[in-house]
Amino acid sequence: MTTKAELTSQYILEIVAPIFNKNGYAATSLSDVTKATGLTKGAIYGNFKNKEDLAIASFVFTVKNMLKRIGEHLLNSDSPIEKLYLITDFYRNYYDYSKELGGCPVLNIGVDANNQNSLLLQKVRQVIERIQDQVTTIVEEGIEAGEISAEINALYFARRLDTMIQGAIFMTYTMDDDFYIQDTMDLIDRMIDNELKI
Amino acid sequence: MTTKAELTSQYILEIVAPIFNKNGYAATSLSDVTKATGLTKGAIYGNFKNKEDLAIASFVFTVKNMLKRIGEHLLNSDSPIEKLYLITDFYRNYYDYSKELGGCPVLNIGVDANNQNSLLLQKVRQVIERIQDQVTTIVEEGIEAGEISAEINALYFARRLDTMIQGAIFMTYTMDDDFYIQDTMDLIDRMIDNELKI
DNA sequence: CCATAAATATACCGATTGGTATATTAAATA
DNA sequence: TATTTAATATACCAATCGGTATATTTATGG
Repeated sequence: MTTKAELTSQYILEIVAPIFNKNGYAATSLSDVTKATGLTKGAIYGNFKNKEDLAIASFVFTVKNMLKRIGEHLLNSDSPIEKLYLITDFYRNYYDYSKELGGCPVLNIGVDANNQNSLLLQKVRQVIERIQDQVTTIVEEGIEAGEISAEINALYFARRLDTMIQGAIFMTYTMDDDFYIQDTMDLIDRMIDNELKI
Repeated sequence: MTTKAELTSQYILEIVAPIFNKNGYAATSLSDVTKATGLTKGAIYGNFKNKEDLAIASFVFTVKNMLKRIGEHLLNSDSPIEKLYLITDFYRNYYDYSKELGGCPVLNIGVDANNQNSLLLQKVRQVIERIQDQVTTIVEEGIEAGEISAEINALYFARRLDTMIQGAIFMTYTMDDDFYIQDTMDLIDRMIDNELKI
């Protein structure tokens, strides 16, 4: 059964996670939190140990949303190579989608936590490694299935994919121009065509 | 002649710019500033209008350092195509170098200022556009000189270069792993070899 | 060397910070 | 419905925030 506190915790995260994601840790105050939720400090501190705990829970909350969404999108095909195309396809809509979350959590919190909050930074690294692991697995399955050239280093490709996508997200957000994401996805698609596909 | 205040302003920026770059605007307090410089608020506010003014001056200071350094590196060749290789060559040492500045100012302040400080964000955009303009010009000169294929869209290439480099910087800093920068520079070099070079 | 101006230090302001102890209210159980 | 417990609100804390007015020191030009 779900207690009232669990519902409240969930409600707080829904409201607060985009704020932390947008503003960063230091720029988000507890009065921002209470104002946005309409709750008092009593309710916040009853459900979260402290500000840091709330920030970490917020990051995890946002990432879960994101990973769930991309996971669902990848169900649209069983073919590994098609799954790679589905990844770029997913990110073609990422600017609009991620705006609802307050931006890309990996980029925002990754930069924000660097040199600031080692616990948060640790969480970001875990997420990045997890994403790269999943892409690596897809490529390896593609090689086994004979869809992808066996000469491809799956992990290296996963890292490159991730690096290019993060760069595109940063540029699109900073310049407020979706061109960067669209063009980068075109480029990645061509890389898959020319270098991976058998 | 250089007044004492000008020397002090310069001194403050040297000390404070890396702090703002590392921590971001909100996470840098005036007591951080006075503590690091050994000066008092009187000296700080005598030389800078307010915290925002100091943050902007800090960003400009860091970027000037960076652009000067890369500009000097590009003097090592007159050939446009060689200048492109010199860009990747410069970024191969970027992790160590930029650490002294407190990180990549474009990445850090770009993310930090998004949804926070529109004046700072404006400055970041100007820097990005300026860098892209310079790369665009190099490519166009390469085309004119017959070193680079005329089919290349110079601006698009400049944007791609920038996007990939920023992604690599983000990944290298977040994962504390220079692999991402080195691998991305390899990739860009290959792109120049295969797609630009005649 | 003195008068003036420039530069920096000091002391203070109200507002806000994250956090807590306690009072109050809402929910669950018997 | 009475009692207990869970959940939230209130009121407060010392510390720190960015900023300013004024006092003091340092540099400069006559």
